Amino acid sequence: MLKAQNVAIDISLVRNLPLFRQMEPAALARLMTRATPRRVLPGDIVFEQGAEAAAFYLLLHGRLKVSQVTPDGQQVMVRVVHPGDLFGFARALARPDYPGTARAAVESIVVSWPMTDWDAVVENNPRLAINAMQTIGQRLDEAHTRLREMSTQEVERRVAHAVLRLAEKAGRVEATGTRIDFPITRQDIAEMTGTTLHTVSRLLSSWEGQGLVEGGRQKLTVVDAEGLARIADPES
Amino acid sequence: MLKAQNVAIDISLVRNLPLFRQMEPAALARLMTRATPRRVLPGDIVFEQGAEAAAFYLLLHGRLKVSQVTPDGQQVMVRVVHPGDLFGFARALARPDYPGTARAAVESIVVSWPMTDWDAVVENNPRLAINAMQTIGQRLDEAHTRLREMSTQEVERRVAHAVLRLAEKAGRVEATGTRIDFPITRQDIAEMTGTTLHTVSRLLSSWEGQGLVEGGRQKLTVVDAEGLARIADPES
DNA sequence: CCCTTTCTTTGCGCTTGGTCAAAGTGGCGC
DNA sequence: GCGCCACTTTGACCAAGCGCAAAGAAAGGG
Repeated sequence: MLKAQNVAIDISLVRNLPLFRQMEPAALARLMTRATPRRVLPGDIVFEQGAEAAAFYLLLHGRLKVSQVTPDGQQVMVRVVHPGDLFGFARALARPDYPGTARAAVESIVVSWPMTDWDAVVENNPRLAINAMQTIGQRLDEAHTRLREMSTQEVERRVAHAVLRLAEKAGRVEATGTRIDFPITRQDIAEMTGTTLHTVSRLLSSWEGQGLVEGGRQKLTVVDAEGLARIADPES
Repeated sequence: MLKAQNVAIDISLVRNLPLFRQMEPAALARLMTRATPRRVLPGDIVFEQGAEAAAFYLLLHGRLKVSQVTPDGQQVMVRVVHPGDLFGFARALARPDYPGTARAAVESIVVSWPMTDWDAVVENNPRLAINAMQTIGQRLDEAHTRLREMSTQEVERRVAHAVLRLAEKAGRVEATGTRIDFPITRQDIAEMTGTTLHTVSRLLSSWEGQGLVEGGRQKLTVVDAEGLARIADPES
């Protein structure tokens, strides 16, 4: 009974996600009966790098940080998972294991399906397959954007871009500006932009001095997005 | 008649590609009747960045270089297309235009389908959809690998990795080592690794001095892959 | 409420690798 | 066969930003 209720709630929550757009309600309902919801607390790990990819996930609520550790121990943040995002679909990459570790930044709700369902789900829901492909495609696009930035732009521009993207994807409007809606450290931003927390700290301090942002412990508010955009793209 | 013959040739050529694995022969045959083959000469452009994405492509023979130009005029090489690779499927990314320019490095054969076929192709060939998704997924994986390298490794290691990958993907065994099987400039390698042609030239010169590679105009042969691998991953 | 932990700030020296400059070289077209 | 052009090499200089070090501040736990 409790489970059935969970599922019912889920359907109303997911129906409007881009991922499920144009899917038949019956097919979606069938899909959701196979799903398992799970609540994760800040710091909790949803799956770990290198572990067997036993399930794929959808984030309903909250934020996750996905990071990789290089063989020599360096951390890189691959991406932030926002509500509505599909993640951990290693199967789609033809991988047996998860390439990164997903950790909750705030209290979050995820739903998961056994990875063994993946092929069947894709084959039986062509509409979902197309949507999922677009999701992966967009992720590829983002990765290329970051590669392009890393290749051609100096650190300050990269950090500015990263902060603007965070504000856009995870911003909440507050009195003084757009607050990034989950705890994020300078270290995190450094890992997203391929620099060090020292440099990020210096940049944010400088920007704070110019009234562009407001910082704080695990906190960041964009005060003057225009001004930041001018740093991110000087000539435009 | 001529066209029919082309198609017949195509099927035998593509049947064993991973992309078409497990597809029904009839479905594959149907698919190929919609395909248009085209021969491109070195330097020819298959599609251009920003142009309307009117078709998606499969490379049958040759090599293509896909590059992007940033708003401020810098070039970045996104990837090299090898035989058997699907490319230019902007539609999968839900984009109306091509994100980069594909240019033949050597004489090549591509086949194309009208982009309007994409959704139908995917919906009617679930097996192909899964394979295509894996293709995109692997590309995402590669992009993340490059991001990780760009974030954490110094230039020398990145270039070593890039050269090793090229040798693996496009190497032809010759007397003195593994020759990269298409014309590639220092500038190209620089664009793949986020550095300058000067630095690449310096590195290759130094490596040549150590007997690791042999250079030449638009030419590169890996003589000592082990030695290069030791530069790419020092501790392993 | 204090102590510990984690996160942030800031200074300083130094290295990597970019920029600028210029000469060298192989290949191709005419 | 000559000359041009694209590609490559090498040197000298310089600065962005990293590593190292150390102190300060905000949370959180006991």
